[in-house]
Amino acid sequence: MGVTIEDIAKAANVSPSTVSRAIANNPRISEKTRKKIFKIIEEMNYHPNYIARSLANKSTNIVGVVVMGTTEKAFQHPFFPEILRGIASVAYKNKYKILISSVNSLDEEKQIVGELTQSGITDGIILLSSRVKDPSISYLSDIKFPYVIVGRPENENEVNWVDNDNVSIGYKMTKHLIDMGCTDIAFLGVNSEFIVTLDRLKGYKMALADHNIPVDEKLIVEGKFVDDAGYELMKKVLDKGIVPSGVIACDDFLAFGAIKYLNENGLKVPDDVAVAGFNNVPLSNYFTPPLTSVEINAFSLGAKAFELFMAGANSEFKSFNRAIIPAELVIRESTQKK
Amino acid sequence: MGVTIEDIAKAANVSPSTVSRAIANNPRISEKTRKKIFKIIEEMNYHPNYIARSLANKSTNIVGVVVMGTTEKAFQHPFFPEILRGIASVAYKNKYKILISSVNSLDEEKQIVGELTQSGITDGIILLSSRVKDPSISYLSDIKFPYVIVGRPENENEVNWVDNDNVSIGYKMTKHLIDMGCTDIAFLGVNSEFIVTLDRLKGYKMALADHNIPVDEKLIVEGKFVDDAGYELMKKVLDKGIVPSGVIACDDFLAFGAIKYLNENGLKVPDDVAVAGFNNVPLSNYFTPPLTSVEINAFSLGAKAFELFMAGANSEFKSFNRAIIPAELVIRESTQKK
DNA sequence: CTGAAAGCGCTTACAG
DNA sequence: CTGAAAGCGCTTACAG
Repeated sequence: MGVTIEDIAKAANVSPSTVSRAIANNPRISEKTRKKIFKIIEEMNYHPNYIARSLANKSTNIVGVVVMGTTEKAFQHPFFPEILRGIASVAYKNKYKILISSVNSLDEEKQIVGELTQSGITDGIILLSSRVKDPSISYLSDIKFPYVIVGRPENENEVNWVDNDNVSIGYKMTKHLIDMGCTDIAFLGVNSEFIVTLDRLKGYKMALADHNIPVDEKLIVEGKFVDDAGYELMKKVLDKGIVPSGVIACDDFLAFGAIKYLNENGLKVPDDVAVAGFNNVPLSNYFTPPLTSVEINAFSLGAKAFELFMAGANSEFKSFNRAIIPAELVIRESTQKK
Repeated sequence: MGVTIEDIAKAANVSPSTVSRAIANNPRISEKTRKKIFKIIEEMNYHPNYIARSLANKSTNIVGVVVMGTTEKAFQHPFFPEILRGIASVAYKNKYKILISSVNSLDEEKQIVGELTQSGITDGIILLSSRVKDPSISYLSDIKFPYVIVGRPENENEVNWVDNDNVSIGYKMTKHLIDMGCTDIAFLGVNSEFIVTLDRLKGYKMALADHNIPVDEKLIVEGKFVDDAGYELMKKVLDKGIVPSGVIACDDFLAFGAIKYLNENGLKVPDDVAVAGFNNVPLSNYFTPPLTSVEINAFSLGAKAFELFMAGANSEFKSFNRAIIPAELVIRESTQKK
């Protein structure tokens, strides 16, 4: 810092206006002065003051990313950095910067969102949230602040959002287990707060219905979505005196815990029980047995979220857009019964 | 946005100066006017313009976090979000915001660091880097820009940095394996670019020396540090016709891959080969067998990094500070020979 | 093609 | 205890 547009102007014997225009590639500046100015900028290692520019422009080219942190452990889940990397990648190409806020409760989220939107520090917000009730969403809509949600929201037609088709994902996974010969399939990790789990459950039920398998509520276990609670959830099922032939867990981590419990109780995966997860964490491939999962393409989720934000920023016609990111079933040993 | 300090001033029948002072809790403002002003601020939902304030203050209360992204997959490693969460947590308490930049090469890092430091957008930088040669470090020092490195740098006495004591970590882990009866211990994942791996190797060698075990260079395998390359690295060792009684991998992910290869070759962990990793990823506990590792307390690394930045910002006496975050050996089944 | 001037929304030294 | 004014470093409509 230190060297300002004024310094450049003096050194180049022009006005600050001209320097500003040269930098902005304003075509009204002659090639000659432009060259002279750029040479001096180089020599003096001048970088425009981002803050002053933002104040004059009433736009910062900064996008706020708000994440639910500690409480849900979402931050620790491998898909989180992947989403962030996706956002950052597209943001970078568009000369945007990313301000990241980790919040620990809906109250804190509300406060942060209030500040980010009102203080002029961000041009838009990307919310990593798939909660059923998220007051920030309606707030953002009310004040017409540009934002995109990663995770299908309740009022999906009044919001810009990006997500996988989790109903279809749940369906495909269930169908896969049925194809493998499972009929009594446990479903672990439903959480009424998270739409993603409800959607996957919906797909599960649809697949069962399509194959004339009645839904057995005893096989559906509520629990934390992203956590190491799979061990406990699996225990709950076995404690009911049921040994399902298949298990679907809402996240790979749940599946790992479930498998651990099964092994401890003398049940082999996949031969006694086929087990699958979702989200294809890096380790699924190294687990014993390698875990069948679903690749949700988190990088693309993030990248697309930013693209949606940009599209909104550049269009004068207001609309609510959504993008569905394809997900692929990754079949591994944990569901391949011999 | 929209409502400015001027609007508040008019509504309160005072000058903008007075509003500004009231907000800043300047004691010269009477309790009465202060109350009046705050009431109106509340009513009109006024939030000071962060950008204007920053321009006037010549300080943004934003800290830039620079991460090596794609290439090294560091972003995907669970310790990364943990570090970030630690930084965010302390930053939040100090009313700082975090701007995150993911870079894909040293060149890109250089460019981003140049921009972050020169454009006035950040008050300081936290670099997540433990590379042996990082030109950004000397650059930041040269221009005397406030910064903290997570990861011990080469010129450790001229830099603010935070890290574990990786030599000691390597020593402890090696000693643990020796105590378990291993004498020929392979060391996987040394990478001359990353000081952390060199430090752990150093500790390994020291432990061997202290127990009168000669170093066998054939047991030391270079490779990517954070990746899923453990399978290949383990193969390299066995291909030499060596079956070590113990294996230390520089990261848990490497250890997972190594175990997979051992298993495929009929070797049981831990009875035939004891295996340990570092960094205690969430899954180590669920792996079969549960993996011995080292908890590096990544959250604390991040939190402390920000504290170091704050300490530097608040002190008029320049100094180079470092903080060593304690790490704990987490002994699990993978190294417990019967 | 270029410049002088006003303005973005704050803060703060100076004056009273 | 409060206000008028200058300034932070840019951008841009207006004028030439």
